[in-house]
Amino acid sequence: MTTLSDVAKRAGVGVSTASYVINKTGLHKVGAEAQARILAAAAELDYHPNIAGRALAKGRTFMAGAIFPTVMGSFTPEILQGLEDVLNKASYSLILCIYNSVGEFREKCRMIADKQIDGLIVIPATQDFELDTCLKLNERMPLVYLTQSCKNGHIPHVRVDGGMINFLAVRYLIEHGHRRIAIQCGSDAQRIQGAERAAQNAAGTRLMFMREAMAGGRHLLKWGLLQPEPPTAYLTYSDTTAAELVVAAYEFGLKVPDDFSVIGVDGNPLGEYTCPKLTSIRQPRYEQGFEAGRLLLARIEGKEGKDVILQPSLLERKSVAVV
Amino acid sequence: MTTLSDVAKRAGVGVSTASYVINKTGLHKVGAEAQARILAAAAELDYHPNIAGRALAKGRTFMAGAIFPTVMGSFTPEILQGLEDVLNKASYSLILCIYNSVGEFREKCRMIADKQIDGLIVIPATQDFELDTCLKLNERMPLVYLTQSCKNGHIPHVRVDGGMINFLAVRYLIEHGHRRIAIQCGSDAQRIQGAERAAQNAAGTRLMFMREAMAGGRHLLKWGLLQPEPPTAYLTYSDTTAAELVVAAYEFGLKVPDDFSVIGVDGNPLGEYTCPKLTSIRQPRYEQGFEAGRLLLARIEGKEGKDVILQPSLLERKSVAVV
DNA sequence: CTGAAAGCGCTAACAC
DNA sequence: GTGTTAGCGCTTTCAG
Repeated sequence: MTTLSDVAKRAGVGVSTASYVINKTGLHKVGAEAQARILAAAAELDYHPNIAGRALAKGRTFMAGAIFPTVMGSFTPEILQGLEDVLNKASYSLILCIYNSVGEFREKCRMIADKQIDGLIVIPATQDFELDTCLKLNERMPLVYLTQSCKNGHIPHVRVDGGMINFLAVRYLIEHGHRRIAIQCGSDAQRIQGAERAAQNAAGTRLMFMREAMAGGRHLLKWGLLQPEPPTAYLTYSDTTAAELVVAAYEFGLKVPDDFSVIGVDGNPLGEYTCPKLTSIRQPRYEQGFEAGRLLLARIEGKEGKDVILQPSLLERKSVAVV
Repeated sequence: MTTLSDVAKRAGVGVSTASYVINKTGLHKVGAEAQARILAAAAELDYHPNIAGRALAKGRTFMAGAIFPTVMGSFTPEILQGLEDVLNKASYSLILCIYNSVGEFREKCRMIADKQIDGLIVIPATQDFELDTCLKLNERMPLVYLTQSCKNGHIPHVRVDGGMINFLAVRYLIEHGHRRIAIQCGSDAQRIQGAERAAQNAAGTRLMFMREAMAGGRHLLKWGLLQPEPPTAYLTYSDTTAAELVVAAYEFGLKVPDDFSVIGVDGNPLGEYTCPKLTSIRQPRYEQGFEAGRLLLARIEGKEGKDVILQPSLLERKSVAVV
């Protein structure tokens, strides 16, 4: 391991001078030929600065953490890519954690925070997941919430406009003539409001809310079929649920979109392979990651970054029919 | 930021004593009541050891890197989970990098290596991807190759037995009466051999190799249809290609598995949602991550870990018919 | 313009 | 058993 002082010695200068030019901090204070000698020496010795030393001296590690629930499976990669892109550009690295339960979430938060990272991005598994833990952590280091609104916590966050998701979906369904629409919304008030706002413009529209966000597609279908007047269209909480619904329909001897329409949420590539292909509301995952990284960086620099709300968009494929 | 010496002072002991008990290294040298006082002080002061300091003193960062190609999209999460599980248990953290091109690969390798990580896991985008870069890196720190064999490089690796993948698939197809089988194998010699080995037991079996590993399902189907005697079954390079093939068939007015059978490779959850559900050869992604992490840890500890070859298995669903 | 020197927080060898 | 102390490699202030 060659050190800065090795380089300095070899170049015939003091350590600080070497540091100045290696870090391009204070180049103005160093003579041109000294610079050249230092750079040459560094190259010859294959010098790589020791991050631990630097971190210790500067009180910063240039590492950011991200903690994900497994559930995210399908779109984790895009978010990660977005994060990577901003973070690496700022020569930050990403430490990744995955949690599978509340217990693990806490444990890993502790673990990752102890690594002296400069900031942390939290992807909560559910609405306002473990807010308290996060609030406490937020006092130790800058935090950014990704994917969920953060009700009262004053933790900066990046999210997708949930109301707009359902507004777009329901409007689209109504435009296609649907008047009895099943909506799997969980307890997400925004999503409910968005759907209702879209329905206001079409008299006689009936919205049938299904509260269980985690219910599978099969369960959702059964629920719908049991209604006195079954819905002609389903808006699910995610694309995987929508895909399950399509499969379940097939098993019930029903056909999408002939017997009823389905619209999912996410823009998951999976929707390309179902039969029929899944119409969906695309969530900008990459952008979420990107913006979350930006926001975090801003907070680390001490700026008070502002919350970001991203807009979803319609991804039209084949699972909705005119009725 | 409270430091070790704060704790020591508060507990009325020396720093080293505090260090001994905080790290549980040298507990035997410290009296019981001193231990209690130190622990109490640490708790009261909400002490968190500074990793940078420790890393500097020990010459180890307790960080491992992993560098992934984007392409991996679909199964990245499982591999990551496997890695996380071993690494975290050893109180190692994972630094993640994603690359989208050879240039980015090199750049990010440099970047991550400079972070003074203790070891690196490389997931190459293609067979023997950038071996030279890796070999050089391997001199600086322990490396583990994941997913690909590493021909001459002497870099320890974890991979799935590629021959067995195709052996299982072709044997299954033959058992179902297929005798003209299209196989998308890329230039992977192992996969070719595996298929041939399976075909030896069934006279009159014709294997039709299709070399382009990156060809889409639609392309593959057209290629098959153009053969003098089209295949009755397709073995693709991955599940996404298989899924594309199913969709393409549908668009051609053909039906799987009535008109021909399809078997994919991966065990991608995606296969649950296609119509019909996709029969596939499951690759143990989680285990790959896990074993790679283990191997890396071993190498970091200075042990000469041995290469790991994992076995694939048949995942029977609905896309293969008896003919 | 350049160099000496004082830490950053921790570990571990060593002396008591 | 316990405390003192010398680094680990780097940054940065302060003299020159």
